[in-house]
Amino acid sequence: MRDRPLVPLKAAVRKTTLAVDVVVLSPRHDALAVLLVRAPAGARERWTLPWDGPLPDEALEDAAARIASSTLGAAPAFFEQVGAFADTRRHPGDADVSIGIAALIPTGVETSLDDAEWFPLNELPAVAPRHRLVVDRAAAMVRQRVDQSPLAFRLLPQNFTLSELQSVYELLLGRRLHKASFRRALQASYLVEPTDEWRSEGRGRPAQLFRYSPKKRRGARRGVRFDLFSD
Amino acid sequence: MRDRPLVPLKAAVRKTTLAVDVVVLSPRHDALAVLLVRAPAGARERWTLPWDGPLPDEALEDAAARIASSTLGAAPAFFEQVGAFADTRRHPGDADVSIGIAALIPTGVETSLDDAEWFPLNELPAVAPRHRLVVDRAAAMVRQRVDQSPLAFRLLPQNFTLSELQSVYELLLGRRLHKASFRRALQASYLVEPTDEWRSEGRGRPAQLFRYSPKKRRGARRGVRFDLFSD
DNA sequence: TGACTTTGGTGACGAATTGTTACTAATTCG
DNA sequence: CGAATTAGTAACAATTCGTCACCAAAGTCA
Repeated sequence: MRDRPLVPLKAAVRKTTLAVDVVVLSPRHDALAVLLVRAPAGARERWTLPWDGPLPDEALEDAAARIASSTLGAAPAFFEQVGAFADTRRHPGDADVSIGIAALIPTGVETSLDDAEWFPLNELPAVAPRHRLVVDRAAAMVRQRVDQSPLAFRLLPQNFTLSELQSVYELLLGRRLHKASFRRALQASYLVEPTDEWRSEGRGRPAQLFRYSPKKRRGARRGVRFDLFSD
Repeated sequence: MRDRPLVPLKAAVRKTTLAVDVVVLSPRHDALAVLLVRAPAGARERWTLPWDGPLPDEALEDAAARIASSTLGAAPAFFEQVGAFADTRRHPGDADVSIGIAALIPTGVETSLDDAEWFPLNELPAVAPRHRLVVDRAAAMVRQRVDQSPLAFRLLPQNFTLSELQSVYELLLGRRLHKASFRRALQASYLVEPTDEWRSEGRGRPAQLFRYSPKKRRGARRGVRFDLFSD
């Protein structure tokens, strides 16, 4: 404790190369898919995440919006930071540090993609190791936060059926849910409100459309939960 | 959709100044406290978070360990990223981007602090606006993740009493918990195991010491919880 | 010594929540 | 029309949770 190295003295910033790597996620064909862009000729991998350096004085979420828009044609409505990555894994632009940002796009948003394509998360092509890490962490983050944050609602259009909502949860959680329990829990949470629209989707009874509309939370403070640990 | 600006073309990294800002947290005097270091003469605020630029090829957590060690004399055992911050709030070293990293120190760890001091979170002195944001986000992160991650156990020594554990939870959650419920939930989680030590703390019955020792989780997959939304 | 206080620890009961089964409703298909 | 398909719910059983009541083992103090 006494003979510690006296290093601190002067903190100092150094110049670093920084990239914002955007993980655009959307349910496509019954799987969670990520948007990749075709890499320029000569790159080691054929596909990369949309990325760029932030412009001077540009906030990170603004950079993510700009980057996502440029490949998607429209700005996603929802972003969330995944983390900063500075290990030695290779980045396609050799950035020292990557900021990973997840963007969520609802189902059904048709996109005119020139040089980009949706890939289901379990059928990813080869991407740079840094990008692979960012994608994996983004997916893990979304799956882990799905019941603390209205992420699932960001993967659906404004109006949706309860079956669609349940499907998104099943997609994210990777397991089937029980219909009655799901609806009872949703009801009790006051997170959605019914619209007066109904949708007939081929066979079967038409479903009522709902919208996300969180009400004042009733302050029912519950006890501590030890069963939610993920590590 | 058709006439979108054709900006993407060439992604490129630019040089940026980067800082790692470390939020060292520990329960001190029945409150969650953060470690601040005295700022060099001439700085606008008298106190700052421990911070520095990362060394070339240094991983962010390694940088955080180095920075925390240099003011604390020992490396914290636990780190977690808080996020990246690039808005225009002023950083003491005028870094363009800050990576906020939380470090947790157990109670009872005595530290020989020359130029540093513990401040309870609700009695913070003036710090640079960027640092204020990082501290607030770190505290919010710890409070929010306390029941998904064994954060509370990182704020206690290896061996602890159940009352101490409950106190840490009460500190983090900001409310009293019911003893019997707390212990029943803990029991059911198989997260701790008793040691054969007991501690007599002045008056009252001695308490058994426990250690954190998470067992294989029984795969009791519960339903979706809509009551944990925080926004 | 022996009440009283203080802190640790647990059993048990009613209330609330959750998992499940089974049913009804509204539509398409043949 | 009846079978198939999807939506939506009532109701019951099993489990979990909040609480109260109590017992245990120490220190305090007359």
